Amino acid sequence: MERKAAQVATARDDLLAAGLAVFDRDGFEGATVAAIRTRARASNGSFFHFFGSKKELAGTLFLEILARYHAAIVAAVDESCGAPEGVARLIRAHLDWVVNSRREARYLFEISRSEWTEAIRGAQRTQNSRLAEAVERWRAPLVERGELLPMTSSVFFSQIIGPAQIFCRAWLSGRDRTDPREQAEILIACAIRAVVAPDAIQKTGETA
Amino acid sequence: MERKAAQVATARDDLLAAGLAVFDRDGFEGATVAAIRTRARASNGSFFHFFGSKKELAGTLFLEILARYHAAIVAAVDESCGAPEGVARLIRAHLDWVVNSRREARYLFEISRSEWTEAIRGAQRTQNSRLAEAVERWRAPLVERGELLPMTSSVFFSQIIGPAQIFCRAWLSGRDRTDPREQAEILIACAIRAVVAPDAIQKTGETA
DNA sequence: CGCCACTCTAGAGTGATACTCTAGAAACGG
DNA sequence: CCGTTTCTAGAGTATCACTCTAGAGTGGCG
Repeated sequence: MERKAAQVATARDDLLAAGLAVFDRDGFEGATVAAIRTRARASNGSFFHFFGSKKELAGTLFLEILARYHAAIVAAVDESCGAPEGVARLIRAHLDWVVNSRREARYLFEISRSEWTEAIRGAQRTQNSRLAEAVERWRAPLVERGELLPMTSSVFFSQIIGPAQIFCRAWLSGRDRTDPREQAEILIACAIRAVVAPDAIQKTGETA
Repeated sequence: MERKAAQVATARDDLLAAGLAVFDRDGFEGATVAAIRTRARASNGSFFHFFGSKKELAGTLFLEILARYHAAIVAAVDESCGAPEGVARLIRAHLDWVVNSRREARYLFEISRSEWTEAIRGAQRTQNSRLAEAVERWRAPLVERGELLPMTSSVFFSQIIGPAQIFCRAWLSGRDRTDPREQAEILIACAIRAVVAPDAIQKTGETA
């Protein structure tokens, strides 16, 4: 039973991995079920046994990658981080994940998001708020202590991720070839001015 | 000849407008050439006479909408704006355009960008740098005078547009139903701290 | 072992769809 | 009024997502 479950998992996971590779190469439109099947060495029947449609595979893949991304972000901060240090870590975590997981990031941020089913969007919302909660556990005490300026969780996120994301998208799409991590220090400096209380700014760990 | 050009333009433009409407309703995947043709009352032959493919129509539409968006942004600032005032105007221009041109914005920011042809991406780059130039004409003197902190043009953009874009995307995708303009004041305040020199911050026109 | 139930694999078949092709209508120049 | 170019028309084709039917593999239970 253990072995069987493992077998099932690999067949399914092979399809997911093949999907990611083919979507990355050909885009969502250009990717054919046949190409994914072939790459995963699965029959047509198997494909539609595991995933009801090409879209369903895409959605599953999306949520799976989203979870990995969130895990990377959450791992960046803990209670020991001060405000500037934590801001810096979040930004670096984002940039590092994008660059080190280029295909996954491209899928997450560049592939069409507009046509997910309501089920997928719901799951995405849930995951998003779970991430927000985790980051809040680090942020709330700092706001309390006056080290971070008061603002809603989503505004805080927008300040950390938003600017970095502009560079990441340009890089992911191939529009810009320079490594987004080159912008890390200046992005961190701006973000600190935007969200950290003036008195708390000194104790940063930046090197530029 | 004038009349003919106008006729041609309408047939073509009808297809583009129909394309936008159908893409908005059904997404890029779900949109069929037949649906676009029908809505524009054009024959199959006409469609493929004007656009070599569905993708080409999509690309043309993309560049056309991008130009309108850039025009809205450029119109927001002129030499008379001080640093905080200009930052506020740019952010408001972005938010206003997105909300007032919801379909266009959705197309520009939500539809898959990963499969444009190199020709389209090149044109996009050109338009982007033209926008950057226009904004630089306003920004450079302020940097010179020490009212704006020194940073590259693209970092400056990332600070203005990036955070706002997070809210816009959430709103455009339907994930979040609150009007992104509600965040205008706090986004402006953060952006000003991020890019405006401390001494120049006082003279802002904000109301919150 | 024999039987059943269930999960997974296989691949031929089907309908929809993007795009091609051929032919002719409309507009315009001379 | 002819020739050329631009545009319209719609039948035809190849490809693709997805369905359907059949059967192989696996495990449970007497």
